[in-house]
Amino acid sequence: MQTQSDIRLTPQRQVILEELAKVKTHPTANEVYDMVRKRLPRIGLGTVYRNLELMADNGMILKLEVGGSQKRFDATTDLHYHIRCTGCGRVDDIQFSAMPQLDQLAANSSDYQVLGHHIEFSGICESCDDPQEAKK
Amino acid sequence: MQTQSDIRLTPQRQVILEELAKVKTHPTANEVYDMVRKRLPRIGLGTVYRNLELMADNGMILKLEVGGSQKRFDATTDLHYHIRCTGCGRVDDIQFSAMPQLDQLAANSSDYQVLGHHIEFSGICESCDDPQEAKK
DNA sequence: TTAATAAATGAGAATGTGTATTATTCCTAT
DNA sequence: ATAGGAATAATACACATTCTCATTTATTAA
Repeated sequence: MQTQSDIRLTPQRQVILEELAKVKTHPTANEVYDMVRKRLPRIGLGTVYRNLELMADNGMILKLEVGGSQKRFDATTDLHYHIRCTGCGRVDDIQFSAMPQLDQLAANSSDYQVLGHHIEFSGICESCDDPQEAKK
Repeated sequence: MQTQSDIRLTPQRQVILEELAKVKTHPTANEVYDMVRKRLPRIGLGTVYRNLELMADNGMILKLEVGGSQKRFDATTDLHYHIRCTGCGRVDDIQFSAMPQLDQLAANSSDYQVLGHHIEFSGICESCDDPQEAKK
């Protein structure tokens, strides 16, 4: 694990970063791949994975290990929480302020050296709510 | 999604449940498979997956979608939080009491119908801490 | 500038986790 | 005992992610 070290800004990396910053959703690697491919049609999926991973290690972006089978990426790196729709899997930001004091609580009640935390809410998003109402 | 409905307690299911209740770790499906196989050598991995999923839907056990590439299972179903070691991937319980009021906060600051939440701490467990100390 | 060296990429193979299929076996109720 | 449905074991399949490696691109040293 490194913090802001020697990472060369190749064209591929730049485009990945720009496209990720452009959206407020939290795309999967494949979705990033699709966005990037419009500008760099010859880029490989492996390159996208490799660089997302690299930039996450570097602290430039956030890798979200939320529920579901795919990892998601976030250009906003400050501590904030997420909510995931159990219907469609989309992930949105939760706007209330983070609670760093939780880490202290956890440290007191475990033998771990606590590094951080993440809160993931689950719920039904607006889009998924409507069709369900119709069914009733 | 169902709550405590008609689920037949086959020998396989009973052993899966017993083995899961026996440990305080939060084993992956594969680890459950290994434990169960000592008592039922002919059981299939698919059966373990199918029944863990079924029992989770049923509310008999908890499916943890924590970080890492594998899902984990927990025989303790009341709301509690977890901490995951970034070194070895093991998952332990965090002992302080849950905060259901967080759901209300989230509901107020999003358009979702909030169903619940989970907090996952990350850190270094005791076992992983020692070798790292030695390296310095 | 050019040669040597190192790093990054693209293509595709390989791995690993989880799900679907299907023939067979096991219950359960007549 | 037998028919009908549920559950199982074995295996094939799907998908996300990582790995390999030959080629390309950038950097460094002369």
